[in-house]
Amino acid sequence: MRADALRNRSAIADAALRLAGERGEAVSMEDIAREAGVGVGTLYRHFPDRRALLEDIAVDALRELRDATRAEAGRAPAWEALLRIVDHCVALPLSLTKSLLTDEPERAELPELEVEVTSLIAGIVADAQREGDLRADVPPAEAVRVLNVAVCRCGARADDHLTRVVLDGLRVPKNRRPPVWRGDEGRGEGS
Amino acid sequence: MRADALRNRSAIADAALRLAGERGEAVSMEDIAREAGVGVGTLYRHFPDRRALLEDIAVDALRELRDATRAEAGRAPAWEALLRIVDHCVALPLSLTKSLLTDEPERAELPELEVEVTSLIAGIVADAQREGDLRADVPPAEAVRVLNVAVCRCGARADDHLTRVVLDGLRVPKNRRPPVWRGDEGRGEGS
DNA sequence: GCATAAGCTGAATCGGAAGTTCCGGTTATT
DNA sequence: AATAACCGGAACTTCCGATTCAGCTTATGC
Repeated sequence: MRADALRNRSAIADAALRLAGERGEAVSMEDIAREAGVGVGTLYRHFPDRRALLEDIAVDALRELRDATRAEAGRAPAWEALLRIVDHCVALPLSLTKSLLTDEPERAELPELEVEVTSLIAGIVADAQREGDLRADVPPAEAVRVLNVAVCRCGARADDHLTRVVLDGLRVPKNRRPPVWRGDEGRGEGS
Repeated sequence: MRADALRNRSAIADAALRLAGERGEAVSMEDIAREAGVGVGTLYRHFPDRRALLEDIAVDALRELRDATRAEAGRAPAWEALLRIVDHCVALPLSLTKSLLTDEPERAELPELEVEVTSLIAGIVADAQREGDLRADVPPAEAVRVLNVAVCRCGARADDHLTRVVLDGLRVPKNRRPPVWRGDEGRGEGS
């Protein structure tokens, strides 16, 4: 395979991942092409069709997340592990995966990976609860849902202020760091 | 106006609000019609076009939210007021409003209402912080964003467990109720 | 009960957006 | 320099959903 073709392929994958991450599965081939800095035709040189392209990047991303999660499983404190996983998740369009899963994907790995990752994370959540860092009144599955919301919908990092707040909701009070912010600027935006 | 026409109009508005709430602005006229139990043609008897229909219901919903918010502003404890507002928000497709706002809406009230509601809520948030119920290290605008995420993206109520967790992230620790849940069922679902 | 204006339905129409193809031009590689 | 891979992007094809409209139904007033 020619060097430039290789470069393009990964540019396409990157672009697709980025766009799918922020706009969901509804990314047009043209948008991906533009973002990757190539022509549409090039997408079809590397992937048979749109769905294949999307599933391909979803599989790659999920594999990566699974590996990262496996590496974190068992490490203590579990809470810290969870934070690192959240960072990993940012790059992954879970929402994309979700919608791909709903219309029976071509790739059987997709649902398998999804299940595995979910249960790995739920396990870590349970550990964090056992260790007393995560509030115990939230079932692991629900905690995972909260994480999902925090990550997917806000597109945030573990060190982002907003995500931090959401994560703090999951935490037991004693471990919270003390408030630092003061003042009342910023009334606009949001809703 | 004939009685059945009136009935249909409100059925349409309800249906549109419901669907827009769960699927965002991308609701087809046909879906709305089906949900309302009428033919597509009927939509066009009541509204000139799709955009007008959407803006109409958005304005109605925002007006309602504004009134509810005004009524809550100033009431203490502000934290409780916030919870009641969250409940009101559930019915409102804020995401819809958002996207309508991005392509210069026909109705000038839309952006006006949005600004007013946002600043009202930010004010209540500031009150709650002053009263010591809401953590002070989160700027009001950001707190509003968190509320938005909790409400819009989860479609949850203030008494829903998940929303509760997110809201707790905004709260100062001392006011938290003690954990109650125990066990570790539920490992699947989510991600 | 009837006349009739107001309403309603849903198939047909129309337009546009997005996926896919393909051919002339470009470029890495030997 | 020769050539097999590649690339770009205009053109074509599909498909989906907004909108229209001709024919039928039903409140409403008498």
